[in-house]
Amino acid sequence: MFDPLASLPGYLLRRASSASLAELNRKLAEIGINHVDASLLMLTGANPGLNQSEAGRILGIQRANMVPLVSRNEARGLLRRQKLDGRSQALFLSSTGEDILQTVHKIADRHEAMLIARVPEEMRPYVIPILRGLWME
Amino acid sequence: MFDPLASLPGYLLRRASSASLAELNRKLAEIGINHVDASLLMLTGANPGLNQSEAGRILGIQRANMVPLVSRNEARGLLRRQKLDGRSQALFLSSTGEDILQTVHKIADRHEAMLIARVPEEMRPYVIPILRGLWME
DNA sequence: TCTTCATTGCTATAAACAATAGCGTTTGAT
DNA sequence: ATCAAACGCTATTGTTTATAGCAATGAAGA
Repeated sequence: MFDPLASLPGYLLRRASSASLAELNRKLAEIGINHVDASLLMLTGANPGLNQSEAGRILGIQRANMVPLVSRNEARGLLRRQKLDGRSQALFLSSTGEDILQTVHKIADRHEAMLIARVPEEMRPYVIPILRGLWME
Repeated sequence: MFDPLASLPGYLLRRASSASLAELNRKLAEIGINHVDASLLMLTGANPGLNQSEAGRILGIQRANMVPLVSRNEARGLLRRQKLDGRSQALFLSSTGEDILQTVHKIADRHEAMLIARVPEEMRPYVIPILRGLWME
């Protein structure tokens, strides 16, 4: 059985991404969140007070889809919205959000370490540059 | 604005994958198919007569989800099912399926070339090995 | 100042995809 | 002959993403 797709970077990218994502979500499920929640928490943790659509722009999530995302993390008590001016609002982590973020970082670090470990050592320095290159926007 | 995600291989993988996929689907839309259809056509073209669940196993698609996939490509006249024994069926490309596959290959080649072009030349030999490594199953 | 245009957050909806459970039939091994 | 596994399928659900439109606000130019 010959798999002609196994030598296509685009296809490998997709399969690798979906496998890695599934694995990460299994780990994050232990604290009741998914990878999108995690990315929002990390971004907010690094940039307290950024506004909602900025966050969406950076994360590649549309305004409309940011609403339920922020809402559910606010409802969980992890995130706080604060009116910035009449139309925009800033995002902050709550204190439990800060705590959860520590756990998220632990999980993410473990995940990333597991990922990178699958790459032959001499190629590891190229992983990030290559993925950044492939990520066109 | 600091993006703490930009140095995480797992995150880069996801963003790169989704960007590349969106781009590929834009190109494939011109011939009325998507990337999943394309992968099935390529696989069938390379392995005429493989059966439906084998195909699903290789492509990472579950039996239940193979049904509408094969059905719609059969309805388009690209694919043919042939009873193999009482329970399984073999997949073949029709002659128009073969024709379409040529176009698919052209599009895919163009796409892959565009992808690889974004990687610094000296790193290109590592792209496939790295992605294969990252793709754990 | 007044007017115009872009931005923000939101609702509602649709479309696409993947995952689960279960069914009838068939095959193959014991 | 029996029984477990495999196949294709249906039906359903959940998840995610995309699209369109809206009211309110802010910013910039005439």
